[in-house]
Formats: sequence, C-alpha cells, structure tokens
Amino acid sequence: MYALVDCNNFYVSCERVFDPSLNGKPVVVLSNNDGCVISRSNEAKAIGIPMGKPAFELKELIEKYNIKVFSTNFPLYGDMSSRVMNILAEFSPEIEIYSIDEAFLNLKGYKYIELQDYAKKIKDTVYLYTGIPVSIGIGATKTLAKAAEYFAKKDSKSKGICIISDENRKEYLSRLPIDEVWGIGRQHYKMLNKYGVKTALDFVNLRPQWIRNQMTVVGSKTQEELMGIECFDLETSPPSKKNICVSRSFGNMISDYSLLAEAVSNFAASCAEKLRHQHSCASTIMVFVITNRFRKDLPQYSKNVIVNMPVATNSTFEIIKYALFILRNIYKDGYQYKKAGVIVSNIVPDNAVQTALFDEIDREKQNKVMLAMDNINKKYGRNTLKVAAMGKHREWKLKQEKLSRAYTTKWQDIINVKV
DNA sequence: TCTGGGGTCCTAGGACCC
DNA sequence: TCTGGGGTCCTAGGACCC
Repeated sequence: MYALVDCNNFYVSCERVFDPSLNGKPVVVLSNNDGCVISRSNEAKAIGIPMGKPAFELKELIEKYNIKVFSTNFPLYGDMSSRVMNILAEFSPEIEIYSIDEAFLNLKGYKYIELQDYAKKIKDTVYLYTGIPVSIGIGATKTLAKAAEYFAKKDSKSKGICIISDENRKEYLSRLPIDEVWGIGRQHYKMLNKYGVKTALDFVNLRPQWIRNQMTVVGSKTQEELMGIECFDLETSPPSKKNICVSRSFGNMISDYSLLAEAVSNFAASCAEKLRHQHSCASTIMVFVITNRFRKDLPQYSKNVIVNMPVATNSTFEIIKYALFILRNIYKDGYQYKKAGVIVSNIVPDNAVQTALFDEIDREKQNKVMLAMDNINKKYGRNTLKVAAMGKHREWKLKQEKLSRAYTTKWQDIINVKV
C-alpha cells in the first residue's frame, strides 16, 4: 500500500505556524509579483475565492471579509517543506517527494487496521513537530492513494485519513468525480463528459481499447491504477532534470536593454547553478522575451532563439555569455517587456561531456572557479560572489508587498517569544 | 495600475538509414 | 493494373502535474 501525505493549504499553513493570530481567519498567498491566488485557507475557500484568481480582481472581497494577504515566501515554504519531508522519511524506508507539499510513502507490509493507526501517528507527529496539518490517503497504487487523499480532505468525518481497500474501492470510485482523478485534466474531462463518464467508476468500466484509442497509453495506465494494478513506481531519488527553466515576470515593465540584460544574466546564472547542483551540463540554451499580453493598448512582441553551444557546460560565465548573445539578437527597441527567461536543455551528466577538438576554454580551471564560487555562496549567502553582468540594481525585481519574514532561514528574522 | 513559475510524457509525421 | 520491408532519430504539439 502507498500513502500520499499532502499538507493542507500548505503556504497558508506555513504563514500560520509563525502567526497564530491568522488561525480561523480567511488567508491567501499570492504568486510572484503578488499576481494570482495560489494558496487559500478553508475560510477563504468558503468565501468563494477561486484558485488562480488575479489579486487585483479580488480587492473588494479582500476588504469586505478582511482577508489576510501574503506575498509568496519561498525560503520559508521550502524550509518548512524539508522539515516535513524529513519527518515523513522516518516513517517509511521508501519515500518519494512528489512536490513541495506532497510525498508518497511505501507502506508495504502493514495491515489495514494497523494502517489507520499508523497514518494517525504520521499526521500527529508532523503537526506536533512543525505545526503543519496534513491529510493522508492510502491505496494500493499511487493513483488510488491520490483518490483516497481527496476523501481524506473532503469528508470531515474522515478526520484527515482515508484508506481505499479492495473491499471499499468501488464505493469510493463511484463518489469520485472524474476530473478529480490524478492524470485526468481539463481536455480529457471535457471529452469524457461528452460520453457521459462522470465518476472514476464509470471510467474504470470503459472498454480498455477505447481508452487506449482516445487517451493513449497514459489513459490506460490511469484506468489500471484505479483498478489496483500498479503502473507507476515510487521514484525514491529524483531523476535529473532534462530541462531547466528560470523565468520571471517583472514588477514593472522594462524597455531598457541594459536592465533586461541584467535580468537575463541573473536567470542564466541561476540555470548554471541548478545544473551544477544536479551535476549536469547543458549544450542548448534558449532565451525568450515577451511584452505584456494583457496590455492591448501597447505594441506586442515576443521572441525566442535557441543556440547550441559547442561543448556542454554548467559554467556561469559561459551560459551568461550565450544568453546575452541571444538577447542582443532578439531585443527590439521600443517595446515594454514584461517577462523574460532562460531555458537550458540537452542535459548530460557533467562527467560525460563530449569535448570538442577546437575547444579553447580551460574547462578544468573553469570548474575550479565555479566550485569556489559555489562554496563561497553556500557559506556566506546567495549571490555573495557573482558575475558583474548580473548587476546590483535588481530594478526588474518582483513586487512583494506583503512578504512575511524568513522566520527559519535568516538570523535577523527569527521570531521573538515573550513569556 | 494589477494577471505565476516550473516541469514531464506521449504521439504523429518527416527525414533518414539499409 | 502493378511499385518491399524494416528500422531510427528528431521535433512540434498536445496533454498532464504541482
């Protein structure tokens, strides 16, 4: 059996841990640039605030119900996440960290009756040690665990834990809306709806060949998983990324080339860092720029260019160099840019890089410089040492007007408790 | 005024090989 | 009238996830 442990309203819960006055009140957390709602407390959901709604459209509701609003605080959420994951790892020899707020645990060998108690112990321990509430779904496959998690969250009488067994599986599937099934997205939902498929049980009862034809092998796997046949293994160590993308919308639009170049240099440097972190090199780089598509009154422009580099690299110097080369070619004067990004791909392990006959770079030396830079930045903080092209103005920075403190990752921000 | 960021997998079709 | 058989690699586009 697999358990899916999912943190409830994770970002909001992180904010509440350090500010208990938020308990019982409607709270939302916004995306970068204070753009859209990406996390809601139950009270905010009850008011009817939808996921992904732009914040400025909610101004009235926010005032009317005195909703507490936060900018996204990733250092805090990332740190709280790793605390939760460390605790979960104590409860199973095999864990897959599926996202910042979810993990699958392998619970092989437990009986149903023990599972209930064990899940409760997991839930209580995570709450006791971190203050984060979780829900737990348990099933014979990852898809069934996901389904169980839906009921753990939805049924108040489940108290945050739901186990789908062979005996009760059909009953649960008959109550699971088809669009809540893991792997069924908007398009397939529309298509299935047209054929009268409303629940997960309806889906399970479809002819396998029909599903294969309409939804490819992906749909077939989902069907089998819902029947209790395992198609997706636990991924205990995350595979290396095949693409790495760093992109941001700007707080204010940028028309000045030098500012845009600074931003792109920072994104490129971040890509290089991520490559080194997973011990990879990339040989393809793409840079894109785009104006504000919502501003119909302004001239629109978007462009991306891909360059294949002669030798796969993870050097900040080289990746910035190529990124700026592309930017010079795609930048056009007279536009107000809203977003830019860098994507590296064709990723290979750093110990399996195909060298080039006419390569003029002393790669051994370059690697040592990068290693030294990473070590300094690790010890003294991010961007303590950086490439000049990255600048220091950060005028392209994000809008974050409602940012909470970095309670767990910054000495100055540690919380004071008066007893 | 204001609208997020980062990924994966699968397939069809074209280009190519013998 | 009729025109082989068996492959690989790459890419764009669509679907999905958080």
